[in-house]
Amino acid sequence: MKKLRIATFNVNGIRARLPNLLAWLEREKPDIACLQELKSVDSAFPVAELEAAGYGAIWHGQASWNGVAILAREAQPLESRRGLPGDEGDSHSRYLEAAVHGVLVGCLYLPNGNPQPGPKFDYKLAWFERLIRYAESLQSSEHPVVLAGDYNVVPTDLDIYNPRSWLKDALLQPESRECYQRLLDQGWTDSLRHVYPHDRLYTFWDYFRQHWQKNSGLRIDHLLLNPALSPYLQEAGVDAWVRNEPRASDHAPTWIQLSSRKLR
DNA sequence: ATGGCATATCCTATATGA
Repeated sequence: MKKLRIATFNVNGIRARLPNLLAWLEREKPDIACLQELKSVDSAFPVAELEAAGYGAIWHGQASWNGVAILAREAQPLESRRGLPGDEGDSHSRYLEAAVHGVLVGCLYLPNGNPQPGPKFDYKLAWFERLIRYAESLQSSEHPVVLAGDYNVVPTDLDIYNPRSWLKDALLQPESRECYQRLLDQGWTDSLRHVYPHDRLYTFWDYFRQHWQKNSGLRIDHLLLNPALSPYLQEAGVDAWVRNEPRASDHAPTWIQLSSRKLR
């Protein structure tokens, strides 16, 4: 295993966010970056700008909504999957997977699911079930695997400033949390929670009510490691400074640092 | 119960996000 930094970042519009994205890549230099919510068709993906910044990329876009990409520093991701199996009729661009720097990287944007109850929440849970089913083989793989992205799930009340005003939100529903727990129970390591078992750490602060200024956040962006990869987990964190920049995304990049040798 | 803000597109209005 190479010493690697892997990050996930919901950019909320890659064209509107390109200056912020490039500034972050320049400063933090992640080896691998999973992006969500491109909100861009494939032909408008800023491949030249990213290449000039030293990043190879693959992407799966869509007009207006969704869209995921995998970036690799001084390398080209080798695509292994586009879209989750289990529903040929699902047209959303929410899953992309590639081999990069010796790691199999799944980049996902799980459906938000609001309002609930309703068809959008049903779609969220159905998508989650497909992910759980597919993730089983990745979990048991002897190759290192990371499943990184915007899961749109607040796993526990430790992962939110105050659950009260979010109790009816799809991100906190028992069904959503139960799906996330079932995924973890396959044997995945929730990186940030593993490194910081008791701390309140957030990856998202909505644009309303000065939630960033008050640090009223949610932890919904996660990097899950399979047993072949988790022994190399060295450090994890959130690049919160990105959320403080002008015209910021409502998410901040979340990352892990992998050691070059086993630590546990 | 609503709206606060931000991004997208079929752009002075509407859908979506979380």
